[in-house]
Order: sequence, then C-alpha cells, then structure tokens
Amino acid sequence: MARAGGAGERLTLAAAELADEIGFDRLTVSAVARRLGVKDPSLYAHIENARELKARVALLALEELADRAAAALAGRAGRDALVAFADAYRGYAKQHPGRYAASRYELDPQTAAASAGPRHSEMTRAILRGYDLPEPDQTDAVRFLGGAFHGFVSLELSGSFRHTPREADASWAWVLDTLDFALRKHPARTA
Amino acid sequence: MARAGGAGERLTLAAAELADEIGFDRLTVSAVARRLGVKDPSLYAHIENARELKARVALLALEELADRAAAALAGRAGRDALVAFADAYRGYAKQHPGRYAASRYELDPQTAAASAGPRHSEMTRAILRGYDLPEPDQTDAVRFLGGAFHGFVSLELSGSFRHTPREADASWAWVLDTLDFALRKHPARTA
DNA sequence: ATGATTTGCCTAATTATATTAGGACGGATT
DNA sequence: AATCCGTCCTAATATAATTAGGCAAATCAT
Repeated sequence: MARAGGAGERLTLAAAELADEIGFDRLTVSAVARRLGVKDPSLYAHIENARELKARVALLALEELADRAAAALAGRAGRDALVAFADAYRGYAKQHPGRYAASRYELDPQTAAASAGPRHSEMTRAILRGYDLPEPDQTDAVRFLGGAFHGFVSLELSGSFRHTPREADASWAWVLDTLDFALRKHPARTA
Repeated sequence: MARAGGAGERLTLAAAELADEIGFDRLTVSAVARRLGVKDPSLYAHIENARELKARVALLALEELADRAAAALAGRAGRDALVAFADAYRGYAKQHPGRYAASRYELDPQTAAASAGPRHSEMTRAILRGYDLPEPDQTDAVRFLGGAFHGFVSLELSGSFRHTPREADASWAWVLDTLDFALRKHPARTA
C-alpha cells in the first residue's frame, strides 16, 4: 500500500514527526490531517483507519532503528558492538521518543513478521557471536539484552530517573559494562 | 480525593478490572460508566477527568505491586530475594496486564512522589543490600534491575517472544541467574 | 489532443467519547 | 422541617473516527 515517495510516505512522515512532538499515544488521524492542511476524511484515501496510521509509524520506526543499529554494528565486535548497538538504540529513543514508542506498537503477526522487527533480534544475535554462547542460552541472552535496553530506555524516557541525582548516562555506562561482564564471564547453563 | 471504601473505590476497581480485560490503552470513561450501569457524566462526580481515572488505576497498580513485592521480599535476602521480587513483579504483570500497563502511566510529579512508586525503588535497594554495592553503583544497579525486569516483562507481554520456541519461563530463569551473577561478581567501578 | 482513469480532496452525516451545566432525589444532619 | 451531601440524570458542546458520495486536476492511452 505504501508506495515509496508517494503521498503515503509524506503522510507517514508527518505522523512520525507529530508523534515525536506530542507523543505516540496522542497521535490521531485528525491531528495529522490538521498538520497536512487537509480535512480528516481525506486521509482515508491513504490509510485504512487510525490503526494503520499507527502501524505505519511503527514500521518506519522499526526500520530506522534497525538501520541505525546496523550502521553502529558495522565493523565492530564484542564489547564494542554491544555498546555501539545499545547507544544507537538509546540515541534513537531520545531523539525520536514518539517513533520509539511507536516501535513497540503491537502489529498483527503478518505485518510484524514482514517488518524490520526480525532484523533487530538477528542483530542482537550477531552481537552475541562475540560472546560464544551456546543455544538456548543465546536465545535467553537475546531476550535479556532486548529487555534490558528497552527497559532502561523506557524508564529513562518516562522520567523515572529524575528523582535521583545520578546521571542517566553514567548509569547507562554502568549497565553496559555489567552486561558485557555478565555475558563474557557467566558460565553457560544450557538448562 | 479517594475515600477508602467509598464509591470512588468501586470506580477505581471497576476501571482496573476493565483495564485488565480490554487493555489499559482502551480504558475510557464511557466504558467504565457502562460497566457500572450509569451514564457517563455521572462519573464526573467522582473523578476530575479521564486522566484522573487512569491515574487512579495507576496508583492502585503501584500499590498492589508494591505490596506483593514486599510480601515476596519478607524474610529473604540475596539471590532468593532477587528471584522472589522479580517473580512477584512478573506474576502481577501476567495476572493483571491492564493494571501493570497502568503502573507505567506518567503521573504528575507530586502524585508520583506520593505514590507507592518510591517503595519500589526502596525495595530494589533492599535487595541490593545482599550484594554489597557501594554508591553510586547501587543506584545504577537499581536502574539496571528495574529496567531489566520491566523490559523483559514488557517484551513478553507484547508477544515478542512468541516467534521463538524457547519457553519464556526458562529465559526468565536464565535472566535472573545472570543478574544474580553479575551483581555478585561484577567488580565495583564507582565511576 | 482528448476522453478515461486515477489521485487527492471535499462536504455531509453518523457514532463514540470527553466534559460542562444544571437539576432531581434520597438519606443524613441540625 | 430546612438543609446538605452524595449520586445520578438529561441536555448540550467539542473532538475524533469513519463512511458515502462527489469534484477536479494530473496522467494515460489512443
């Protein structure tokens, strides 16, 4: 449905920008129409419904995020790869909070499978190659890393860290250091 | 505003149950009114607006979660405490997905400060007593654990793990084991 | 060129939700 | 009995989602 370069793309872009400005949860068809200077119903020539609008932003975010992560990973391995990947992730979330939130929007299975979502776990697996983990530990580690990155970024974005003086950057470095250590030294369990 | 045992409580309960059933993001004043068998405007005698309705559910969730976590922590220390706490957290999320989502709802600073939110970080700090971490590592570790727990649960709930056969329970156990190891063996950096 | 098609919009209208204003009603209080 | 208070209601407005049906400029095919 989304033809590259077409009006559908402009629509998605406008929605993504809007999401970054007002928050993904407040993204509405009306608001996007307003921003584009057209009437609400006009958008239905390009999207099925509000859900698709959100899904489009989600897909865009997943791709952009995957692209950045891939670039960060290029030529790196081990700890370097881990840090670069994680930083790309966190950097994107801070720069595009609305899009980042969108990337967690629940897509229907088919759409999700065709999205850049799988690339994310593949890249995480690629990072783990530098840590020599046997299956199923590797799968557990993929989930661990994905959860740790997302959880930290999510808490930081929601302001959970503002109550304590400690710099989020410093904690982030500590976390990455700890993750690297854990993956490097933790004995495989293969349970 | 919320008087214990009053109608306000029933309202909050109804909203929480509804959130668990249809998802926190779909919680509306209308839906709650419908469930209570009253007209929409009637609810405004009890709440300020839709935002307060959500905030009420968030506060309830934070309290219930803190209570469970506290119970899980009672009499435990070290690894046992870590696992019990984490399981309480994950168990609540699976049992009450709507409430759990509500617990991440952004409250205004004052409300957040008066909520059970602080208890959560205090309890996490309590767990870390068993790991002998100096500040500011302890603060970093609190953020690490909070993020890791939330991130994993969040990904699991959103179905991110369904694509891979590996049991979520097994990965969870691996994660907790790894966290315990990292906190126990990781040299303090105090950076 | 030119009629057919496509594309992108629009107006009108419906439904659901959020919210305000103002009033009715029963029980509790003085 | 006069007054409050808590709870609910009807009426009304604004915003958002969405459908139906129509208009015009751009594009294509012949």
